[in-house]
Amino acid sequence: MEDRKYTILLADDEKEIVDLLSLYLENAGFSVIGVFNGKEAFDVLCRKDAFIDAAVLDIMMPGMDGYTLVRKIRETSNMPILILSARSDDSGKILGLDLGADDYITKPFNPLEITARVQAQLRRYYRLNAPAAQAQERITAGGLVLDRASCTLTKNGREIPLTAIEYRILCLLMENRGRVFTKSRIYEHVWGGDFYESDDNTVMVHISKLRDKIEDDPRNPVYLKTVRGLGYRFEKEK
Amino acid sequence: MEDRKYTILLADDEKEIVDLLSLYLENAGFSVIGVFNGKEAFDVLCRKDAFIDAAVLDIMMPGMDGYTLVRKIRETSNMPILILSARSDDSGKILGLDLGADDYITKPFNPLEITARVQAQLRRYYRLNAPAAQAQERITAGGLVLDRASCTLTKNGREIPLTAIEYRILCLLMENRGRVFTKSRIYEHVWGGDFYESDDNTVMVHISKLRDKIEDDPRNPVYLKTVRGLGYRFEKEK
DNA sequence: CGCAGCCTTAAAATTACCTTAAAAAATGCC
DNA sequence: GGCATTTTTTAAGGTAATTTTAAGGCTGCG
Repeated sequence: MEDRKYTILLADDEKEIVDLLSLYLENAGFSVIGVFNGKEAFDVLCRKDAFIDAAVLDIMMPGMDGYTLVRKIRETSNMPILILSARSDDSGKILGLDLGADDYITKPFNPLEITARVQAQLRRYYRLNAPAAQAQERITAGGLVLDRASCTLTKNGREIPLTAIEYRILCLLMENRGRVFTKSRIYEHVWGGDFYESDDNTVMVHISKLRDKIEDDPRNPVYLKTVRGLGYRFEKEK
Repeated sequence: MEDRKYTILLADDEKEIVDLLSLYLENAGFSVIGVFNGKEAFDVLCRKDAFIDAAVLDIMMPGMDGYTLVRKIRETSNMPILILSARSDDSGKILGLDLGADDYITKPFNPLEITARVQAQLRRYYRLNAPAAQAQERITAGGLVLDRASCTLTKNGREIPLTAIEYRILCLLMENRGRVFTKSRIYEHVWGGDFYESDDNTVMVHISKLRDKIEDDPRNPVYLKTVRGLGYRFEKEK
């Protein structure tokens, strides 16, 4: 474990639970931000001045239930999430885990166990989420340079104007150089939401436009390759 | 591509549990290696031909108890580990988690919950640990290397162009090396939908084309074998 | 030896993909 | 808010590649 003090977001509408668990977690060396409903929890997460290392969330909360909160957190973060609930049915457990929670503990619980599980999750998180995972700001391929800080593409030193969608597609494919993406996967990543057959053509049009912009000969692409029947791939550089 | 099959090591001295859980995990799309004591489990982990994505281990096992096994696994691997135990005392749980287990589930349990927890652990593991994910996206057999990220096949370092259907058939068979697939099973996996008699020949044509591409002598195939009356099998590597 | 199962090859059929332009929607400026 | 501009989506024609179908021949087994 690193030396710094980790901050845990603890959200439960039962004040006694928040107080009790806070005690144990603080005793174990954590810093705890305790709140009593889902909305507050979400607000804490949106604040820039409080970095949360892990969340311990009750399911049944006013303002925003735990499931919704898990989903929202997962849109932007990989932080460990542990769910607490008085529900003992398994379908609720499975739903929580499917939504992206990392653990699910039913009440009543032993606070020491919660503490151990939080520690285990954080240990794992910081072991696996190495500094090497730090995002590169620039991705280079041949004469192309994608700058993700400024959201620009340059080819041989000259900026190529991209539309938002073109940029997002290229970003996805260049970040995952070599990997084949189906049209539906591209759609889901770039547009979000569900893919329908008719969206096929939309993706293809954008791919075509992107090729016009980045390839020397768009009809014989060097970077943005088609894998017929499977999808598209940004070529790994040689 | 993202849909490869994960392999779970399942170790418990109660055969009924191994059988039951295997059923559920296999139904969820996992490949399961079931063993009945700690020593066997450790032996499986030392084998080079079986890459284990996650382990589900009982604590009280002959040959090597679960705690020892967790410690040994953690010496060399970050794979997700889930512990099963009849013990309900919390100190055992906490010890397991401190040793490096990622989850601890007390018996009796719902197999669906175990499955969901395995899935959650794997999801997290491969989201946070990208290099590990990539290592497993290649399957090697002799001079053949199937790369499932880029959807390419290379033979002795040179890329062999495959059509989408050829690629899918080969993927299926190489992922399940050694296993016989009937023509109808191949059809259902690769094409989806129902198999009719007339599709027999379609499958055979593709197999023939695939042999042309991957075998040194397609008429005397070394990799892609026919099991007369039963189906086809990609030979296990020697 | 007969026959079912399998293999191979080539032609017919189908499909996936590409491009282009028009319609629709979104954005930015005055 | 109106309007010009830009972006995105939809529609449609064309083509190369892939897939399916058909059919002759080979192989292994009872």
